[in-house]
Amino acid sequence: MFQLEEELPLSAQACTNKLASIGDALYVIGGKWKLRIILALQEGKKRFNEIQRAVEGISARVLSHELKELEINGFIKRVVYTETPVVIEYELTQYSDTLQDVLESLSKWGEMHRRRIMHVPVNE
Amino acid sequence: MFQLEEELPLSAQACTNKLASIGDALYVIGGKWKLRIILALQEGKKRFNEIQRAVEGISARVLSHELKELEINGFIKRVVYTETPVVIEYELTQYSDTLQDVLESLSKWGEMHRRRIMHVPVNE
DNA sequence: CGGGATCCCATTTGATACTG
DNA sequence: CAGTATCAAATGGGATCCCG
Repeated sequence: MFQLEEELPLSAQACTNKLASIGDALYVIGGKWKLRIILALQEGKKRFNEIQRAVEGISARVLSHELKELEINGFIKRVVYTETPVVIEYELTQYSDTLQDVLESLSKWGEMHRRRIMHVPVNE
Repeated sequence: MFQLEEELPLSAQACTNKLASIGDALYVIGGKWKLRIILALQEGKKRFNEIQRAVEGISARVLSHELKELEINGFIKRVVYTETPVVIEYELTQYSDTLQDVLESLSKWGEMHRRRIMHVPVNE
């Protein structure tokens, strides 16, 4: 997987690695919902329906599915309070803190982009 | 859209904005291929088939479609050299440079994540 | 309330073939 | 080479019902 290709310049090698890394990243946090759910939980732990309200447009089925994946990948924890009434809450793990930079750069860029498409002519 | 909700703490407002920004970002650069294509083009301008070879797994149909979207959104330029033989090349615009931070944080995180899942037990 | 199960449609994607 | 056309398969996602 990491054999050296003599024909490729070093920069190409570096790019290949970056490409793979970004691939890995997109694999676990890509898709329409995952980052939004994580972001919603940054306000604090939430219950299922609270998350659904916070993440506009997501259905219960999809939310359920995404929460499971996020838990498997270690981003969130599902906590069950057994005292009646039973309450189930989702909260971020410390691992999801490692996404700070990603979230920050993404939201920064998104904000910039929105401003651009609002008052820039169609062609550059 | 930016009215103040009295019930929400300020942090919640900020989160809502971030969420929207990230939504905007994911809208244009989300999906399985767009960032990979951009990354591939960071090595330099490339022709259609070269891109297809660089971005492993993408089909001609999907690549064609993605290239169009990327062009519409101002990330790449399609350049036709009319001297025979006619050559068509794709290159990044300056606008795609604004994605540096995003790409950087994503690839960094992806690399870190890969290392983690390679030698960390299943549960945290 | 917190989901799971099922059904069903729409969009995406892949494979293959084809064309200027 | 630079795509397009076509069809089939996979996936995504909504709606609804159900259960403890």
